[in-house]
Amino acid sequence: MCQYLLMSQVRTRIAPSPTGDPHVGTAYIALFNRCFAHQHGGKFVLRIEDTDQQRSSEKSEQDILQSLKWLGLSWDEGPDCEGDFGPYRQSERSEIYSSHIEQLLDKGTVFRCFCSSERLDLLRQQQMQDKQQIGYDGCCVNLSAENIAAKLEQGEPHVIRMKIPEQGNCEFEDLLRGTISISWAQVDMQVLIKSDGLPTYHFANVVDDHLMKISHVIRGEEWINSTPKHLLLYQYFGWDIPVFCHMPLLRNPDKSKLSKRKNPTSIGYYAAMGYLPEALLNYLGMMGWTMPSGEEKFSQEEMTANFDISRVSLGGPIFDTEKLDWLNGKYIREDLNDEEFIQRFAAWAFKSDKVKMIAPLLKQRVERLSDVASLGSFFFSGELDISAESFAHKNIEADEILKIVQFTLWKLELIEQWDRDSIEKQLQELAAQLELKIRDFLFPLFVAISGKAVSTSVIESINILGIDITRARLRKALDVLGGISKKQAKSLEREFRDFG
RNA sequence: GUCCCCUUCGUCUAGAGGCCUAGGACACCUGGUUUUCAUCCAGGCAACAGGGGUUCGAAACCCCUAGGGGACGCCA
Repeated sequence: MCQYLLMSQVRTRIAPSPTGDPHVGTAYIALFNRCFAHQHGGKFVLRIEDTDQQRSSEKSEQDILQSLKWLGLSWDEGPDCEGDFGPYRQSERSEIYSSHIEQLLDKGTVFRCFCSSERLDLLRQQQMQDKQQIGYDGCCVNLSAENIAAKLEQGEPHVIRMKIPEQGNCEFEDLLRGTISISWAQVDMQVLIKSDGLPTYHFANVVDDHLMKISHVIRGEEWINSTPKHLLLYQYFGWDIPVFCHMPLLRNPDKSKLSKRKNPTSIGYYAAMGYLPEALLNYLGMMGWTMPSGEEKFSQEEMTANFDISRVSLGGPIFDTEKLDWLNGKYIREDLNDEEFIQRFAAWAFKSDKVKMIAPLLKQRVERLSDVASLGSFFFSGELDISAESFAHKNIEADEILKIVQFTLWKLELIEQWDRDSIEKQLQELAAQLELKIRDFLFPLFVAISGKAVSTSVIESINILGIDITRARLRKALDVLGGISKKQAKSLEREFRDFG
């Protein structure tokens, strides 16, 4: 490996998909990629994987870029700072993928597949029922040239899949795990080009990694099983392969893969809660890695200077905020003088005109300036001090309260453009669906969001607080109300879905 | 179901065959400092998943079992 490093520049990448909130897992993988590249004097690249037209959004892309920057995870090349290998947004690279798939079509290592998604669904169902391995059955592999030409003539929608060897194993080296061997029989004939003409991750990622001269692919463990497909594509093209390194996945406290259903995963949440970016980043660096000295508090520069990827431990670390809290406090105490502390607090509290939005709400309701702090404190708090008793109400049963809070959470998750009107619309709709007076309906939300039954407009408050804090508070409310059992959740989900 | 990966205190981890009676940190408990609390300091509790090998010697190497996780999309 040393020789390899000397011979060519190390280039690593983070390739987020702009399909949701900026995820701490993305930052985690980005951190290790960045440290590795910079430790070797190489480059760290950011590439936007927006080939899913339905789910990708510009808003999400902006949020992700902004969040990574906030954490100090800047990139040497990316969509906003073009290097020699652009464009860095996959949606702008369509011609590249088309010309490359042509090459494979010519070589006959891929084939057009005209199977309908209905047939494939059925096939999958059947395979599940028969407890067979799930995968494409090869129906279109050997279509005749005439047949294909005819179908194309008629404009039949189709995808392009890759051929897979029928026998043998795919063996590859993982930088941390050694040799991994997966039987080709386990590998599906992956779709490379979707019927909309855009590539899937598997295809775009290989083409781009090659063209962008990525030397080390450091990514999550979830990709191990699809690595054979990627390797095979390199082989079909006749390209050199990069070094693969699969990091352990961040986990929920129940050990499952970190997910927003069970945990706050949005970087925005941690920012809104008042964690310092350097502390959060330090904490991420602590997941699966330690400084050789054992020192637990370290900056990204120190991490880079001492980085050694072989010190990554493979057990999936639980993203448990207790230690993050301690670390964050340590940063505040040790690294900020009083003046800096004031500045940091002000920058956080008054971020993006937050006070300007809060002021008119408070002004309506205070009689003395000294009322401001107690009335408005929930805008600057994290978790609220509430209990089941806080939700006691004369007209609504406990079950109903739980339902209101849960449904509100789900409704708010549906909002694409976060603003006052969308929130109001969702809540009005929900109150009507539940056949509740808006006044009664809103009560538990007041408690969950502001901690009190009486406060500034709950809709305005939700708008100002943002989805991350709102989500956390509604979830806390669910929690103190005794939580929802799996059974309850199922029936609630059904009821919610019936609302349409 | 099939395949792949993983397994040291509750949590993050140190550990590269003898330095291990397994170390550090968070959390928790006790005590000290502090007008309270927090900080800070001192101490305590607490783990090698189980079973077989290999070896003079295993937390470490090999095998099996168990447990956990992941993948199996025209998502990434």
